[in-house]
Amino acid sequence: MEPVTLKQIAETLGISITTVSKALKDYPDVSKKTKALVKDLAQTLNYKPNAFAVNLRTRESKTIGLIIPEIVHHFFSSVIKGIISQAEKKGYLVIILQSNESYKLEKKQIELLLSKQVDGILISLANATADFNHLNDIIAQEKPLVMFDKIAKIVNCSKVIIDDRKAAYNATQHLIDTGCKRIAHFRGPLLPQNSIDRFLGYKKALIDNNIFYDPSLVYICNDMTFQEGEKFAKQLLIEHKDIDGIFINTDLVAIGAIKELNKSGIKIPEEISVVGFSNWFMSSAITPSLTTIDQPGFEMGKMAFKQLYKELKAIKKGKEVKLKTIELETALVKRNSTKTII
Amino acid sequence: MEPVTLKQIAETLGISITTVSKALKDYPDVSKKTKALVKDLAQTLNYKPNAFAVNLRTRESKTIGLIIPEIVHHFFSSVIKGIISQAEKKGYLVIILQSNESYKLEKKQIELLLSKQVDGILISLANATADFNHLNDIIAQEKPLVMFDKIAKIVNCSKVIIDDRKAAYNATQHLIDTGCKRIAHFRGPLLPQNSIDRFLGYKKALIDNNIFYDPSLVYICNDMTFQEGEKFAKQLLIEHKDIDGIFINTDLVAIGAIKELNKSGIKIPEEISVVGFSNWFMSSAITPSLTTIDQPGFEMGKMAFKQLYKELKAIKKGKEVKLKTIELETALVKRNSTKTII
DNA sequence: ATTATTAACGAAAACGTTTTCGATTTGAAC
DNA sequence: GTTCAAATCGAAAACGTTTTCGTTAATAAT
Repeated sequence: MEPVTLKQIAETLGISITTVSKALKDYPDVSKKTKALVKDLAQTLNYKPNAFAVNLRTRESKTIGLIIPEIVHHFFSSVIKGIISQAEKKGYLVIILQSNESYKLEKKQIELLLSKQVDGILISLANATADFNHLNDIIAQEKPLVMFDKIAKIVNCSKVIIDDRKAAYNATQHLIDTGCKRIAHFRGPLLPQNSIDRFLGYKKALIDNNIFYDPSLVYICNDMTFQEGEKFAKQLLIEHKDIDGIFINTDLVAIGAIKELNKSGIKIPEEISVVGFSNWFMSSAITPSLTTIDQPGFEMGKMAFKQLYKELKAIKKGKEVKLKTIELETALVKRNSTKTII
Repeated sequence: MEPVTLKQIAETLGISITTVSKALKDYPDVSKKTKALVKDLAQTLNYKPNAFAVNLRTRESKTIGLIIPEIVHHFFSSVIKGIISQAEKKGYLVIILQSNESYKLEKKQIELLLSKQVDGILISLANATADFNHLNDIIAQEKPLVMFDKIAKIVNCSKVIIDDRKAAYNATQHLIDTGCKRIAHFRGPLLPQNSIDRFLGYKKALIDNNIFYDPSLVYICNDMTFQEGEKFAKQLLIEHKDIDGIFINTDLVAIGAIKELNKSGIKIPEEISVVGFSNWFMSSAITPSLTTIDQPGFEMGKMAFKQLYKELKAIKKGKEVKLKTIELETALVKRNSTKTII
């Protein structure tokens, strides 16, 4: 029941291990006859190379690590799917770990992956991450690192992102274009770049349209849950009765808000318009359906792996690694939570 | 920049590799003095054992494989989270692959994982899987295999499941208890055990309550999407105007159905009651909130890994492996899509 | 017949670790 | 001074593969 080795094939065929190994890998200095012999026997014995030995010898495992803040999340699971599908095509496997939005855990997970000698790492940062030495550790080991979605600009590695600021600008502009004059924003936590950028896009759109930017209209969602959407919508109705539009950092929160507005008898979009972010599949299912920004998760995962793969190849060939920042397109998806432009 | 090895430590300390290795692993035949010396140097040089060499030597990688039908799915991502969290505690990493509900792909993924020499495999079967030789391949290699959620009873391995039949029975009984007389069922695909069992639970509840089982009231959802829920709800309203309750295989479909019923002006639960399955977090957010069966995904993942770990340990110690089938508890979560019992 | 060239193969080192087993030293016991 | 036991160490094999380099045999060229 013991697995077949090169040695066994060599012995039964009366040739050397070297020749067997070369025959299986189609080296030119093995005759066609022995190649056929070896391959046939390998086939019938169902020979599979011992991955551990290959890893040790070649110093690579064809395995990459992936760290995300939270697995149970539609956007991230889409990204994971994109990564895995692409990795599989290139013969790479993916080890997934999550940081639970904790810097400490993120650091630990990186150490774990490095100790397991993955060939490269993909990461989307935790909200809590403000120090980046753990990321530089990866780079110091000359292992490729690609960040996606929640990135740190300062780290010297490839990145796959969207233009959050532009997308948020467009979302807000759409509210303005459809007649909104006083627009609130439910933003994400303070640290991550993308919630900052979405906030800045919102702010810039207001200013560009000569609308007064009122900081009291900005609510900070730390958990980004459905319940937070309900909570801040309720609060908003009390604190700012004159609101006619809300741009919300993410669809899940937006759907919570819509539920609360519906419950309060507010007419959407006639009285208050709502725009979300991410185009979660439920956004088209609720009533009213949610206008939102489409954020291509699957595509982002695909691109992140593709870039990592390029760098893996480059390192292997001893070529210079060209770091890239890839920006994916987003699109405003107009639905029924905003008015139509007249 | 080359990583530190045992050899280097041995040379700088003027001792043998053997002693260094033993010192680091606290073998009793190394003096306290040299142990301290070795450990100190290992610390300052930041020595990390080469995982590839350890794998080769110990014949294990502390890595397990996980195959699921679909990553972008709330239930499965919960299971994944449970698995990873538990695996991490025991020092195991998890490689995730998906079968996309395809038998062929599932088979390929297993081969991939076996060729990478994972220590064990966790799997939830694809809907399309009807042949089980690929699973027996794993067992033949004496690697532990644990199936969860979508299992095949015939395969000789441990399993983590819920009592789908009982849960479905309870769901249907609740509809009956709250006054429903003519109950439809949106079931899952034909092959997987759990959709069969849920159907059987539904049927048994009807029969036990002397309600006529009408096969035309059973609709088969092959995709299990929101859209299928809408579609069959619409169809049901045309084909069976006398329906007063629906038991639906999964929440996502149920929410689609509710949306369609709402749209058609049907009052839920007064005219038609709805019960779902899985307790997706959105089920409490929609209007009316959905009565459903709570299916503990995170717990299931945790248990599946725990069982796998037990078997890994047993194999390592040469002990007999005790296969187990673990059944997790489910609960009926009563919400507003069903009437209250008078 | 000699030399150069090519084709085909294999010995051996290497990757870095773990573990068995034997060797040496030390001190104690008699 | 011999014997024995315990303490401490290291040589070496092993895990299974890849790859360099050398060797041999066969063929072609002179």
